[in-house]
Amino acid sequence: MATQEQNTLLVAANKLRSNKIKNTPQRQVILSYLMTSHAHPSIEMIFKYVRTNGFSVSLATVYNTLQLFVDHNLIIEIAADSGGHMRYDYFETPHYHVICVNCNKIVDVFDDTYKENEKLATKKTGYRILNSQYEVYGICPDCQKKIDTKISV
Amino acid sequence: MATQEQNTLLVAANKLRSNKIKNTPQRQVILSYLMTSHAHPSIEMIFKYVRTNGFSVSLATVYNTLQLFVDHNLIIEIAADSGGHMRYDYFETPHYHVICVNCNKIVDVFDDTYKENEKLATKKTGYRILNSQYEVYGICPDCQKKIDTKISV
DNA sequence: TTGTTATTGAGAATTATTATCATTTAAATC
DNA sequence: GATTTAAATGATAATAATTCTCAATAACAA
Repeated sequence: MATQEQNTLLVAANKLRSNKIKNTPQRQVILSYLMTSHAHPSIEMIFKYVRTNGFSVSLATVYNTLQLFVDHNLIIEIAADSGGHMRYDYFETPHYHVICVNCNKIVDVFDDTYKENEKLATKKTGYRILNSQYEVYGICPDCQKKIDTKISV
Repeated sequence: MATQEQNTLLVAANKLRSNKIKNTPQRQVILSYLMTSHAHPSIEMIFKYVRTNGFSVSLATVYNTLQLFVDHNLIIEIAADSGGHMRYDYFETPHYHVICVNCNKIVDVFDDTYKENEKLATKKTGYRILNSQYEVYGICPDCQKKIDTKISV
């Protein structure tokens, strides 16, 4: 019987095939990680994940692979902290991100009404719209507690 | 009689004062540039602008100043290309950006309906919302022409 | 003014990203 | 299954971007 992990790898492999992307172990494991993780990982996190899960990979391959997936609209980049470090997220169901400016935790909100603005954007700019992204910045519940405690002391 | 340029510098100086930010020539000229330019400049462009307009500045100061302005919500960062290079924009009137994935040109759309999603974000996540940003990706009219021409030949 | 404190800037140090290219591998074809 | 071919991988070099350091300078409150 197949484990959960093996199943996810198969699903990722199918995804690659249906997008006509050559199927390598590195690509499979990176995609499956992005499909199942809710961590919105950074390049560094992805690199470490692949290595600690028994696959060989180089940093160059992680960069190349992520770029490839972005170009195929399989994943999106999120500008999470102000240093311009990118985080990555599998993007099938439209959703947006709420990002903590203190600890950089990212949570998903599965609501696609923000996408409706695309029509107006087309009309106003003449751009041929490909996709759009909405990001909300704030302070997560955990950090709110910490900050409030600090102030009251 | 004051020139337009001098006026903008004064407006920027007032903005700094009202935000309790110490008023230095570098900060004044960087803020005034962002207030009047529609170029959504990069770090590099800002650095060059300041130097070619008769002010001394170092790259370190540009980085520090932009970070300071972002922290004070005077300006926002825009992730324009997939390399994670940031562009900057004065942000007083809510608006969003439509970005060409081919040439990275950015245009503003002054419509704030996307901001309405913030309420739902609060309810769904418990985050204390500070601001939000909407970005639309597509192909600008100029690049559409170029691409269509290329295909038809 | 003067004193205090924050800012600036040149360059060093660090970190992130891209490029190179020999080796390996996927998968189409026989 | 073996062969072929084009593409992917990965170690490392090269480059670019960002942050750090700290002495000199400047802002501005008193």
